[in-house]
Amino acid sequence: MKSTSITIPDVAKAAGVSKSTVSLALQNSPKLRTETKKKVMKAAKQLGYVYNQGAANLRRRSSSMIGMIINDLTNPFFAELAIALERHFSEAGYVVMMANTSEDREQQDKVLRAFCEHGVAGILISPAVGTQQQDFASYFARGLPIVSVMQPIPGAECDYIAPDYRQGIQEATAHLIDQGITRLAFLGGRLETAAYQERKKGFLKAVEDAGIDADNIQIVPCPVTRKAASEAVQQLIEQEHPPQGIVCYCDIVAFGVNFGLRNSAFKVGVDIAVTGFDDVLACDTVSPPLSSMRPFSDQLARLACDSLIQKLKDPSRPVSNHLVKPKLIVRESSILATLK
Amino acid sequence: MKSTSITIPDVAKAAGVSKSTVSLALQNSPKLRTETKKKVMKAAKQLGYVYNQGAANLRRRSSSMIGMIINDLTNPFFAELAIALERHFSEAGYVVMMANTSEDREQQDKVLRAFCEHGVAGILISPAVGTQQQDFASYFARGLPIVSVMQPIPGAECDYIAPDYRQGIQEATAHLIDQGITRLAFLGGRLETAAYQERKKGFLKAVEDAGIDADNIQIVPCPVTRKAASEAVQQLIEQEHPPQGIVCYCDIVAFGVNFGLRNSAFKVGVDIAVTGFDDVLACDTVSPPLSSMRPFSDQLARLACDSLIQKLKDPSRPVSNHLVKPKLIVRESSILATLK
DNA sequence: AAACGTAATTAGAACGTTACAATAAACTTT
DNA sequence: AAAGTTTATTGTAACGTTCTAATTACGTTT
Repeated sequence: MKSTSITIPDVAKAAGVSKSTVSLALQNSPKLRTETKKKVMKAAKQLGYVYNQGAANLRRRSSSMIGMIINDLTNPFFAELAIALERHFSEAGYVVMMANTSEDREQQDKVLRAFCEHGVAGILISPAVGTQQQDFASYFARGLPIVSVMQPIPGAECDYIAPDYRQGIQEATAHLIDQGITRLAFLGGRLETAAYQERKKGFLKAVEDAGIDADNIQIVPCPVTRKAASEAVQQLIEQEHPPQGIVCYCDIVAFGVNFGLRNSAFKVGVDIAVTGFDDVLACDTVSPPLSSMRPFSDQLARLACDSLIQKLKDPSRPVSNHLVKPKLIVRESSILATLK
Repeated sequence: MKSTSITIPDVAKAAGVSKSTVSLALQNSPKLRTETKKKVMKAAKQLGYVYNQGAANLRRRSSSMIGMIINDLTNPFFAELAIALERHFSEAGYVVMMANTSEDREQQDKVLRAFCEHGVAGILISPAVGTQQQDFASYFARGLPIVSVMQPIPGAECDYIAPDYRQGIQEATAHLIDQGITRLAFLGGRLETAAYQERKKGFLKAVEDAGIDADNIQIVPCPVTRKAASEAVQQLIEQEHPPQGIVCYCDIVAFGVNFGLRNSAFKVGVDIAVTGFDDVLACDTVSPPLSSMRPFSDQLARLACDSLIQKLKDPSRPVSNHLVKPKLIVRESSILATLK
């Protein structure tokens, strides 16, 4: 790239010391007299020296790069999570390589390989739908630290951080039931994911606890997009006894529901109660404001980041999982005016 | 990291050839017999060899890493753009390091330095508010290829790719005027940015072309957040003669406007016309659907990516700017029922 | 003042790759 | 069959760091 760049020997010459001393000075070693360190740093600044992490990585056989792989960055929740993750890693002195897989396992494979060739110290991943343990087998074998968020890697022995989906959805469902709602639907999500199964369990638990008859509930999965959810909800309300409350898989689904119902007889927050999950930024300023389970994405990010960094420092650290308890944020979408 | 990893000499030994041959084989050099290459590749696969980009970068004095710095990833438009950029770079064989600056120049400085130490081949940046040429002076001097998107770096000689804001806003404004709207506002954006100034010019041009009196227009900047826009629009409609049409700086502002008006006497798409800019995914499925200028973010990303890659291949390439003409997508928010 | 211990500095090999120059092998020419 | 050409392969020196071991410079103790 550069015609000829400034290196440690250059700085050494300018400062009148040896290569080794410069190296020591750059890492602020206590073995050096502060006076010497200052002298070196001054020379470095003067020459416009820039540290070559790549060379250092090679020699040290380690790096401060993290690979972050996200399944769906078009979903604002994942975007918010990615931002928080990047910020935490950055604060901890790491640099992050980022890739969006769009739920494509092949793409996931590809970037995983690319990141490894570039020598990332560890991987933080929100896995694509259908990810198998074997997708990571060779990386685990090689001892690459991996932390998964939002979605576990089935059968894999690696740290996993996520909201407590079951508990969260159960709470959201109970919130609707508490208002006297007896006909309920759980809408959205992809059947084949653990995150879906967990939520479904939470929904069923709340329904069961309330003694609601199975005839009065419906569970309809659908892709996690506004469009799909919008279409799904339209089918839902065409039935004879449409639900009075819809527990959505996540906010994106809830937004889709809101859109799907806008020209119908059912006004969200009036005739029909809706809850989301993720508490994305927009919940506050959408109309009606969306009640949602707040997953504390910043805390999730912190835990994930810390887990990975711990594992980097001590690779033999045992696997640890964290389920963060989400909190119900009640806004207008889930308050049923007609029942008040 | 790894106890002991497989390197080129290991593969060489296994394949019964020299280091050099393995290196050549890995880059699929035509200097080698296909038979030899196959033999080497087989050995490499068998041993689980993984290429060390870092070492190669050091030797070659080049890299295939791109630094991507974005000012506000919480804005879905930038998220969509970042995704598209990452995809294009990935397809071209580059790996991207990502950072969000949250419009913070200090953070921008910090990641810029970090990316350089890591040896990125080039930088793609959507600069933070207030970015100066001098923030990049040392990088330009060192010959680091930089491409800016969405916002120019004032006074800097570097490629710049963005939508044609002036033209776009002019068109959006004309669209409202064509419906017979005579009282107009341009809302949102930060005064100190070039992107704001350009849009303002477009707004004024349309207004002037239509011969609309200056008393009937208002221009009120505000931070690019839903909340700020929501509050700003509430002030706007408290006046004696509130505008009938609001041209918004971008979709986020328009969403805020929509929210701010939800409990007012003015129904968007009925009593008051609103346009956005960016045509983010949600425009389609928000109610009412938001008319917006489509910037063709995928094409922007392509151009930006290509520009940077060209510059990597030929550093002496002259600076080239691209303004992509956006397209008006009319939806319900900008159709005034009361005027029909 | 000699001997020792500690503190500060440095020489030099290594990290995993590439690329130049050099060699070896295989064909053409005469 | 010797010389010349092309085609394949390889030895070796870098790239910019770090780290161990070796060296030098200082105070302290006797």
